[in-house]
Amino acid sequence: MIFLDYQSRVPIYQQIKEQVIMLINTGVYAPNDRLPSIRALSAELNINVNTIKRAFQELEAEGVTYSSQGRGIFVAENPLANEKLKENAIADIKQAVASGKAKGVTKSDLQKLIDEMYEV
Amino acid sequence: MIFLDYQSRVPIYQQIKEQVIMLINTGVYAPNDRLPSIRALSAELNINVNTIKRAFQELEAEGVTYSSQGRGIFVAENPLANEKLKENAIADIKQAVASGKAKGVTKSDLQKLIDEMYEV
Amino acid sequence: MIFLDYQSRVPIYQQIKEQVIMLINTGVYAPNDRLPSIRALSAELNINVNTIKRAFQELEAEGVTYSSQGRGIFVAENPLANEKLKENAIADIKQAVASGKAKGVTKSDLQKLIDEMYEV
Amino acid sequence: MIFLDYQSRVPIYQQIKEQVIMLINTGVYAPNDRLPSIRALSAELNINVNTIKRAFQELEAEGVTYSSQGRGIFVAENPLANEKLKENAIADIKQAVASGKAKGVTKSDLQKLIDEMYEV
DNA sequence: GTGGTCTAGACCACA
DNA sequence: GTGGTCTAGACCACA
Repeated sequence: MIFLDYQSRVPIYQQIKEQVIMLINTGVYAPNDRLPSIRALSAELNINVNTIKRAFQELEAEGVTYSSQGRGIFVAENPLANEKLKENAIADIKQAVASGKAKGVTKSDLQKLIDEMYEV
Repeated sequence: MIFLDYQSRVPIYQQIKEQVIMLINTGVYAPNDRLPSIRALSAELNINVNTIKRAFQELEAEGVTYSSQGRGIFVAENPLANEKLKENAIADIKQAVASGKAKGVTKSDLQKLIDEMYEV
Repeated sequence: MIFLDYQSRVPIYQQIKEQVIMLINTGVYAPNDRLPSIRALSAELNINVNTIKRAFQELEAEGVTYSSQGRGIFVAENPLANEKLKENAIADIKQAVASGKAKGVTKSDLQKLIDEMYEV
Repeated sequence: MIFLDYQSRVPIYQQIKEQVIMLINTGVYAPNDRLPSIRALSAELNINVNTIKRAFQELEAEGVTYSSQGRGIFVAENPLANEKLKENAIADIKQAVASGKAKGVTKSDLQKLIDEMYEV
């Protein structure tokens, strides 16, 4: 259920984080559901345990999950990190747009891009 | 005339490249004008010489500048890098939007953001 | 009658220990009363038998309970664990305060907190 | 300037984090100051590079520092994490006190403890 | 030199 | 079995 792009410059732990968040957002995992164990994911994705751990460490720090020694990792009661994540994403876009504006990207360029990306 | 943001994730050599291009685009430097020397920039910006060199190497490879042993670095006759710069910027925005989309950023969020950023 | 907080960093066996002691302190269980069986608790709390066992092992080691092969686990004649429990609690608070002090928590912050928590 | 307690149950990376924060709070390091390099700290404290890295990763995630590849790690412009840290500390104390209250810790116990810990 | 990512593996606490 | 900490070391991008 998690797909990694080894070509991407986005670090693997980051890809894992984002996909776990998406699985939660789409309801595949509900609050207090137990997520697959670190070792299971490590085996399934063929990724080192430490890399998976890092992904979950950050998810926990961001309030998306909580872990319980010996029991596993669970979806937080209220993974409100979603809101924060969205805000961060918007901030990132804002920065990219600001940078683009200085390089000649026009409003209609962006309009076109958005229409493309959000078309049905 | 060049401002670096050390907090940004954009590498410094990249920031230098972009700002030189912008200085050319805005007419501060015209074709065949001599640009500040690597050492002068290094001293002024307090940046490692290697970093400046790298910026100019890439600018030269992209046809924006040309260098002349012992004379200095000059703006190319036809610094057509503009288009590529803009394309890169659009690609960056596209990536940020794609990432944001997965995190719940809606079309209207973006619409609002664009309107804000491009308002008179 | 025992409530576990899976989100807490306090180990589950520890939570069980403390709650059993509290049930004794509050008189729910009197000296020589038989406590619920390990299996019953395990089923009721949906907790691994080993975890429950560990809690009772420690309670027994601390003189709070005693067990009788085949009969069950009983409240000790004089479950003097109370004092130690309180001491531990104070030690925990002390550590939290020490840590907080270094992070800017002032005496008046604490004064306020205590007043709040101990108000009628 | 950083002292580690290897006996403590507090993880080393956590101790490092807290001490860095204290060095910032006490003004030893000011905003935008460069902190000692990861490798230097690793050598000085005789702690593995990865452990130091983890400390700084978390500090960066919390907005206390920012890092710049090839240049180093710097104190954030506005390390407002202090406030958050303090809030977290108070929350921790609150929890410890709540737990203690149930175990017989009285208001005067706490009063005594605070007076002791904050005496001149 | 300086930070960033990833792998490999040891050892521990808890369930 | 399951997560948490730590060490050791490789390899990369950037300065």
